[in-house]
Amino acid sequence: MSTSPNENRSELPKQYDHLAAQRRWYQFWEQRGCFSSDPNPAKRPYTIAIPPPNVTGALHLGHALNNTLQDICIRRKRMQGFEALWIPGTDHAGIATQAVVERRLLQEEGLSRHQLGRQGLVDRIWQWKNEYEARILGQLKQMGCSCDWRRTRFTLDPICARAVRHTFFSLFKERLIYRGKRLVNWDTMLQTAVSDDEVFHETVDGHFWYINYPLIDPRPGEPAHVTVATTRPETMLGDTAVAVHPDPAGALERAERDLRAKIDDAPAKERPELEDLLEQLRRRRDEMLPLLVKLRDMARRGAMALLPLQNRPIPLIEDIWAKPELGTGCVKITPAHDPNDYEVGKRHGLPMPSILNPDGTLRDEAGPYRGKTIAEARAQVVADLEALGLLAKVEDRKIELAHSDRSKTPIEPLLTDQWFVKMDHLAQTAIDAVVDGRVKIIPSRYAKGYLDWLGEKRDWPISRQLWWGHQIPVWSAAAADRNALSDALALLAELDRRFPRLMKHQVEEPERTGEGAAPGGAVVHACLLEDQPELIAALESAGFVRSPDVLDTWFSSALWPHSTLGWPEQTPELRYYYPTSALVTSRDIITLWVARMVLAGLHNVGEVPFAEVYIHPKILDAYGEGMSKSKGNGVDPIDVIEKFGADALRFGLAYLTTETQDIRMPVEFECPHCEKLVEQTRENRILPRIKCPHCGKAFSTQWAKKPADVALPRGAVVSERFELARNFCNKLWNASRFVMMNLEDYRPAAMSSEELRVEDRWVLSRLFTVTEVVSSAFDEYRFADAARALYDFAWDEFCSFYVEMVKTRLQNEAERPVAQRVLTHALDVLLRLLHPVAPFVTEEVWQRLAAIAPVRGLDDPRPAAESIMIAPWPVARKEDRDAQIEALFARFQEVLRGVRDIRARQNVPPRTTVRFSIRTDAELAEALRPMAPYFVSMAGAELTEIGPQTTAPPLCAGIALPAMEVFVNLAGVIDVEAECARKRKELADLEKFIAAKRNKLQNQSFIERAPAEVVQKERDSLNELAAARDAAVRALEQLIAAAKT
RNA sequence: GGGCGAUUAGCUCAGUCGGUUAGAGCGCCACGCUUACAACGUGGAUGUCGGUGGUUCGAAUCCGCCAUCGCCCACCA
Repeated sequence: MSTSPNENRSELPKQYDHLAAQRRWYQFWEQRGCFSSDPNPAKRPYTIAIPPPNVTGALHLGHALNNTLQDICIRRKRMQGFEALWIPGTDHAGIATQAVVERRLLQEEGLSRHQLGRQGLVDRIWQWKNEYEARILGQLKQMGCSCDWRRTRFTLDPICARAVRHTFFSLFKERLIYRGKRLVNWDTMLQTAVSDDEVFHETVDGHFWYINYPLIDPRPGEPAHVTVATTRPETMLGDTAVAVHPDPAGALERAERDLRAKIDDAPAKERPELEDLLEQLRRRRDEMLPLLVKLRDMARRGAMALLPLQNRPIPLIEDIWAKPELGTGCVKITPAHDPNDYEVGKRHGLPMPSILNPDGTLRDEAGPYRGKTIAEARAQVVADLEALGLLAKVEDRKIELAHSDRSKTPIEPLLTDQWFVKMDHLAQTAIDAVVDGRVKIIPSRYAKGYLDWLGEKRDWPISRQLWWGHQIPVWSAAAADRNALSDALALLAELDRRFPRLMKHQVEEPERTGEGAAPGGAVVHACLLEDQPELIAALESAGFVRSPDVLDTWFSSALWPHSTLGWPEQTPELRYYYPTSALVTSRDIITLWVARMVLAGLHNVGEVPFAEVYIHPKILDAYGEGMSKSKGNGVDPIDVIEKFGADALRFGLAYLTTETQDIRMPVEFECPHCEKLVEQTRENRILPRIKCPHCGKAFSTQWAKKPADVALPRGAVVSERFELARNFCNKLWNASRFVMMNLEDYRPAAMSSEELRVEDRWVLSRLFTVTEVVSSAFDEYRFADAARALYDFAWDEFCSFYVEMVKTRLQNEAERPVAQRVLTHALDVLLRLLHPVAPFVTEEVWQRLAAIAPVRGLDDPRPAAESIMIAPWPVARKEDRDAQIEALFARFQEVLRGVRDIRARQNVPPRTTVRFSIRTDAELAEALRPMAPYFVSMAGAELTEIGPQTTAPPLCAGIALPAMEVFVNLAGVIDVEAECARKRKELADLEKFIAAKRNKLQNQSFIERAPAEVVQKERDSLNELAAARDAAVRALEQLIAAAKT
């Protein structure tokens, strides 16, 4: 705390107390209903639906950024007079949340989900959800988010559930949802299918095994075995064929041709490598082609191979999937465990035995290997093949292995029954919406990924074998034959009569998988629009069973913008707020979420869900890695808020939100004992406790689990990158404090423009510009530009100049009212411009200001709004713009800077007033003369003379400026040597610049080809430099002369 | 393999339509608690704009190539 004797004079603290302000004003806003929005025909709506955070855990800085930007948009639009609605909510995040809770259950209680049972597990997850939802919403509130909390939604709540149900029903009815046997990515730990998007690839060390399959009854001249290569030898247990290319010679030729073409296009550096490949290809043709042709011929005549270990004959088949240029040229076909082989299997009608149980152990089909895990089976298969002498060779090889995002375990391709959404038409509607501009993606480069992804039109697998989520509303029954099928259909027809419009059905014909479905048999699926108990009872008594699966989380997320507004009900909200105005999100879910929202909105409501999608940067740590809880590099925004304040968090994030750069954010632990910062490294960020290198005491981290660690005080995780913003808030606070300390007798006195001084007109003119710049920056989502414009204006212009200059006038009774008037106006506008970014400090000042100066608009006699939240967004006043005043002011600033520079270099004691004079033309002299008092107050310098006739005093430091020479009289204080040194350096610099300019102007082609104004500008610039140089020479000579006397 | 983005001061980043003596904050140096603010003020030092070739009268800026880093998509028996 300050020990200043004058402390008591002010009731305002010198440091802004952000925590108190946050509590006070958030409550104030909530109580006044400032966040609430309802349809209002008198206003235009502006709507944002929050990207619902997952209830898996608390929010980190990435969420803080996302929500800060949304709140900035919402708050500004609200001030602009829109009926602004920000819908909050959270996402149940099916697989992610279930995985987290299951993992914890196992770790802490040693229980598996099966031991707990479905309802038991779901209850546990609800508990988890309640805890984290509360925490997340609390975090948002602490950040100042102005959501309409009355409308908080959860993707699993009844309103969302009804929307999901209606969507599913209608897609089912249109046959855009279907069930099929597909090879899916199987997570053997969570025992569920996961979509391609939930899979990541990791390079692991593996092997490439070459296996000989004996051929049955080869004719003379034919090979005795066929060799195949694989990285996964255990899958051979499920092989049902070996494929060879139908035209090996042609395929090789084509491969060679393609490679040659590639060599022609390739940069020189890559050529040798490619040439090498070509050579290998040629050799391969020479060595292997005859064999491949023979094998192809054998395939044609229906030759069989004997699958080792299983001793099962399997056919040799012709298929283009076997690439002669790869591996051995022949490929084993495991339809149930490889996506490509699956396609081959379908083409050839091969059996598709699965060898894998959902838990990753081998099934009976694997014969003697049943019950083993994949790893065990692999080792045994290799050993057994080796013992049989069938292992031709083994190579080391790097393998890109698919892993599940959630469980981090390897993915197994598994053939299962799954539900799909047919994407061709739906995807096209979403493509069209972006192509024709109904949805605008900002920055536009992200549209490409969106369009490419949708362009693939791959069907969307939506069923998940999980317990946490929307259960699929389909009851199914297998009909063994034609009779059973017609019975089932008759029942459905009858039920349809009894319960109209509640049910739709589909008949699923079994695919030819070779697993022997009965002829005429089928599966009948009945989809229910709602859980009608009697209907369900009737179905179940007829043998229909509800699918235990739940829907992919993104299925409900896709409906978010309209489900939160009450769809399928035609609510007033849906009519008024839909389509929403903007979606603010990060780029990693453009496809998963944004694309699906567009197609779902179009399908369900018939209109796009939002007009604009703004994609913001990602927050990375010091190593350039994304933040995540599991990595240990996540930062809780609350830590930042407690240390720096919510406004600093928000301003800091906005300040860093540029168009192309991700936000790199090195973070530190703050030692709770000595408050010093400890750098967070890859090593220490996963430790449960850390010993502070400064004070030696230990503190705990988010990983603390043991009681001994938990008992330690926790070290907050913060980043020094918020200091700039914290300091800025404090600066604003203190400037406001100064203003308010000088308003005791404030009256909104009438004021004519003649009474305005240069600095008044200057600050009004600058205010015009900054209002325009900030407004257009926000309009275009250029948050950093807006924040920087505000920072620079507030600090460098309002505080450093306007406030400084107004000080003397505030001491003067006569000049005080106008100064107060302009000062409060400027502060008022600045506060409103800043409010969307820094809501708390601006409200705090707004309220205090209202008590002293309720009426402060320059042309608005009404009192200020009762909250800055609902104050109007500033409108740039064109009449305030004054280029001449700004130019004059710039001259004033130059002189001031020059004089200060001399003072500093000459080490003039702070309280000593120096005298100085200016030589310049009469016009500028006239304009600058009234500024004389400001040189006294701001540079401790007295202007003794100004005009064309001004001469340099004998002992002085000169400053050469364009069309101006400034002489600081240093009689008695000068350090001649220092001044000479300074002059010499200045001279040298000037000579350098002059030489460069001369050079440029002597270049004939520059004179001829550059625009005349550019040439003129260079000429003027050279003249100025030459004048400055001459002045410097004179000054130096004079100094040297003075030194001698 | 395809695509996107980045590379500017010790650190983190701006840099508009190609024309400035290339900027800011932090850090560093000097001086200063001067009545809003030491979370501050005044002044200062600090750059081969990743490399290279080109377009141009003129390139941090536009184009080609190279290097490094990050991300996304696809695929590899």
